[in-house]
Amino acid sequence: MGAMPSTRPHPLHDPVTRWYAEQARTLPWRSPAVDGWAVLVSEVMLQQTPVARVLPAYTDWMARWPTPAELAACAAGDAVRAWGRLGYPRRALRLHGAAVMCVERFGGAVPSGYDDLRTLPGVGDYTAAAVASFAYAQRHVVLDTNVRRVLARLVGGVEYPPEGGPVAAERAVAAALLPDVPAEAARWNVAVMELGALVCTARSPRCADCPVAARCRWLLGGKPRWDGAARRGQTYAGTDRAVRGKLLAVLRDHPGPVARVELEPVWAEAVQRERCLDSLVADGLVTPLTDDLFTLPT
DNA sequence: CAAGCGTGGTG
DNA sequence: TCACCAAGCTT
Repeated sequence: MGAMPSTRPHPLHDPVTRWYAEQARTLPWRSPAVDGWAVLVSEVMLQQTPVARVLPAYTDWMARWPTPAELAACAAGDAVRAWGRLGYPRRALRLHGAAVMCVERFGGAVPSGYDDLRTLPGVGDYTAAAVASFAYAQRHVVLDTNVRRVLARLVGGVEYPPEGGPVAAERAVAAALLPDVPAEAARWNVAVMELGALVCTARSPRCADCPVAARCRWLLGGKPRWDGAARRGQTYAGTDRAVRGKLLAVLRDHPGPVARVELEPVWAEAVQRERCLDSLVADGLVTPLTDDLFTLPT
């Protein structure tokens, strides 16, 4: 016989989900009325972009494109422009591509299966699991940076999870903690994520407000500092990323096509400027109309 | 698989 | 101040 779901209060599930019920933020993509599209849009926007900056863009986006079909009917450039300054604008292109796939292959809806979700551009392991769990109440391990940090501390007793993507050991820990009942697993996933976002934060964790502080191996061990190699030091100013951002900002804020000469003031070094413009074209974020006239993709 | 990809707030 | 950080994905 398979194990019956326990009805006894779980030492971690119970306090964390109760904390979530009382302390969670009210966010539009958590409304009971949302569908797969609303969750997908929020998840892609939230990839490496903080909630506070996503909120206004998300509201505008969903008002304009409430279903995949409406976005799919627009030019990809419209999505890039609506993306604004959320960062990593290739995500806008991929979200547009995902909308097209939803229309052409999934009857206009965001698919509910993990494997189908993974076929959408811009949807990796985390996003597929998150959509399947949050929008469709399926049982999946959802491992984002918040969950990884919470489990690293709570179970692993260390300040931070390993650098790079989630490793097998982390998946095993998360899988072992995942409730058996799908709806409960989904609630646990969002609750742990929220705990990481509000309490078990990277910089200054508020352990005094943590519902499972008494069971936290990291806290019990005296909150030892991260002893691994120094964290990455990613300088930004002067990188191709920065130049690409400046170039695309001109295109975004300009209603029509932009002449090459209009792009020159954003960066003085012509070699790097041209390389970045070429890479934007190669990525499909910019379309050359003529030798020196550019526009967002049509 | 390590590197590349935007942007802005903050401790 | 400035390095770090924010619901990762792709090649």
